[in-house]
Amino acid sequence: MSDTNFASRWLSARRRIIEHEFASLNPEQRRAVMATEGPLLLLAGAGSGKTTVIINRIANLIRFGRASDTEETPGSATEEELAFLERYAELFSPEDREEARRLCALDPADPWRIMAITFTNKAADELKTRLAKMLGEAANDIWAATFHSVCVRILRKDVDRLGVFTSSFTIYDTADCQSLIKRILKDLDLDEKKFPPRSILSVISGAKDERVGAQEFLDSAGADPWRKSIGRVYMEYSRRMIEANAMDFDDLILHTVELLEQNEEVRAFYQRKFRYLLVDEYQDTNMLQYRFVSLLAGERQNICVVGDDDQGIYKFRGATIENILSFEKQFKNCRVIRLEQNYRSTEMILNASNAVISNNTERKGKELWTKNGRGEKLTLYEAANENDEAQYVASKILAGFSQGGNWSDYAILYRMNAQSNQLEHALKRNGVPYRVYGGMKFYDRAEVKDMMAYLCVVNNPEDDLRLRRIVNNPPRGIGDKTVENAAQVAAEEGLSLFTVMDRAKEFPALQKSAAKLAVFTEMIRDLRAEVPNRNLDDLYDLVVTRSGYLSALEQKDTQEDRTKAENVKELKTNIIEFIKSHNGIGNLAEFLDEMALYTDLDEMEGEDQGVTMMTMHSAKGLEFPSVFIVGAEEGIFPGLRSIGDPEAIEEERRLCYVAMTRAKQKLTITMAKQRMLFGQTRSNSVSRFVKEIPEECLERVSAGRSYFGGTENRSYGDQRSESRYRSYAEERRAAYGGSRAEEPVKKHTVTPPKAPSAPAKLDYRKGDSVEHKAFGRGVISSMSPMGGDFLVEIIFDKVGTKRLMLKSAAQYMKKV
DNA sequence: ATCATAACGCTTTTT
DNA sequence: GCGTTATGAT
Repeated sequence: MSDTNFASRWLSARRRIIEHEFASLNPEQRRAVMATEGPLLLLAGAGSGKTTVIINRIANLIRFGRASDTEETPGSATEEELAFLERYAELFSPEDREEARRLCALDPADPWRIMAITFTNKAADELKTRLAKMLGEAANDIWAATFHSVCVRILRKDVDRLGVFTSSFTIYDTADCQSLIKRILKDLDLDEKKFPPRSILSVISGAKDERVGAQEFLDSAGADPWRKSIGRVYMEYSRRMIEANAMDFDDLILHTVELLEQNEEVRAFYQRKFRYLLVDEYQDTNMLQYRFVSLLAGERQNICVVGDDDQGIYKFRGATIENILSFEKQFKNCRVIRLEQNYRSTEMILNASNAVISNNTERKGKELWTKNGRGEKLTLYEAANENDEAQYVASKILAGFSQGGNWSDYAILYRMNAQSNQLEHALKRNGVPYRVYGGMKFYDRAEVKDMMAYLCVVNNPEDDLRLRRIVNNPPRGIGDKTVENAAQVAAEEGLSLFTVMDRAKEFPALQKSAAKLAVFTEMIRDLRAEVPNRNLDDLYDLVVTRSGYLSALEQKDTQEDRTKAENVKELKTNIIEFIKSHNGIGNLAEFLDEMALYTDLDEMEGEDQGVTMMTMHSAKGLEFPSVFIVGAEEGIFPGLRSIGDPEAIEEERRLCYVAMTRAKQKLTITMAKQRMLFGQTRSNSVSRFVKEIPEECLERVSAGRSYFGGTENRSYGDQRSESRYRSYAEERRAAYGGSRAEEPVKKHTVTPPKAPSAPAKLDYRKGDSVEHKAFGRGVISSMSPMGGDFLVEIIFDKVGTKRLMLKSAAQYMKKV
């Protein structure tokens, strides 16, 4: 009797103590943190503190093990200890905390037995940083990484057990895969127009997701000629990937799954190793990833997945929201916790977002609420055309800035990258600094890829694809003809391209170019020989000089080539950073791995501040005080392709939900009654998603004449403000010496200066002294008409130069 | 091998 | 409307 009494007292004290550790969380969050055992589905709405929960959950596992989720008490517990705990549970005296934690803990988890999987490097890094802050040293041993990097790690260790690849396999990025497909199409004599490489890759990717191999795919093609051809390409693709000892992104997961399935020993090792599994953004996983995760979860099934079915926007890439919808079926006895309190947005924004998403049928159901207060209504601006739309956005941002806001408070989100152009022009015209994300990335630049290709070949000469890229770059007199001949020989003899080139003089077809080839292969072999002797950065220098790549650029010496040379040098900075982050040791193969799985999105947060411009897709996971969603028109958003397809529309609607819930305080949606897109003017009706927003959340503004082209009479010669607030994109280009930097702001025709609804000038002019309520005394240094108002630049005595919109500033200011 | 011209064809894209 | 790419001429 007293035993059960003892136990229940112990449990209750322990419970109170652990709860106290996580007192800063709301009840649902705390429940999620404490439900450590067995499968858990965490439906975390936008802005519900999801990452906080993940961090705290891991902290709980490490500090208390399963203590928060079991009725079990330690057999060795004594009355004195119980008394101590009960006292601590009342007083929570800090000096007793360590001891209390020790007594409460039950099987605390070793950090290296916890795996947290994310989709992006950025998310993984954020996780690691926040874990380190909370847990210190111990955080380093937690496997917090992306699906792909986890798989690479597993494969590097054990792929050879599959008997197909060796552990020095290379990773092909999307561009690599595309050029491989193009080669194959050429060799199979298929028309690229009829078989676009992108779609082929997506079909192959889909097949891999369903675990249909090339042969099986071909067999199942039946009489369908298109599928038959694709099947042949798939066959060849797989064959060449194996031959090159290369894997694409899907293969990384696929082959890990195969390895785990086929190899008892490997599977047992990882199942035993990982006691707790955490998967973020579960709504974006595909079937393969589900398979991978469930293999790791093993019998123990300590798997917690976090996601939001309303935010699944990557179906087109193979993600199945199905995974989240059927999690409860896949993992028996699963618990479900919903996080519906939103800490990000105002009620107004949330009500509007909830209303929109409620039109979807395929969802778990969830309604966000907040204590943040009502907030401003959303603004819907109906622009006359795309120029007017852009000008409206720019002037609103400018107005906000002039009232003390930061540029970085603003984000402009659009459906497709092509929409960014007019917006960029408008921002530039108005001197608003901005950054466009998702354009040409550093690692996509030809010269950077070239240098990476050199490193790949040095690392692995069998890498035919990269070899082709560099063999005549810079020009070495090894033309296509020679390479084709060599490829032919390689195919006949079953040798790699490099080997054939290396032994060119043995083959009659290559006699003519044997000498040139020998120079090249010897260079590669020399470089290879240096790998063990040098630091990675030294090796890179050597590659840059020995390849002749840099000197070829320097010889041509056009502006463009100088930019390229800069980029080649810039890559070294990345190498040095890599070495730094790896305790001074730079291993070539590791470097290539990291780069293969790296995107520039990762370096997003910079000290730079400016307005953020990106697609709605890339905005997922981010937040901004003020968000503009532009192009809210049928045919653009939802996109033309999705109209008429209910499932696609639902995905677009989720995208709309994601975009709307990025906003913390103010959400503005714009549409244009007429728009020029792809060289044609169309008039679209307002997006159905806008119609789904309750009228009481909306404030409608239409294109008055005032926004229509009102900036035009500002001369382009007025470079001062343009250069002072030069946009970051420009700055970047300028830094790279890019040719686009000199490009003048494009003169767009249209609209003569209406000097419109003449803003009554309010009796101010350049040179006037003013007294401002907030900023004090100052002198107007410039005035330019803008959007039916004037943008004035005032040099204040105390606070420096401010740019203000005259109409609004006038209320706080008088002439002196 | 490199340049010029024409023709095309266009979502979204964590890895 | 624009940027990419294929093709042909030097």
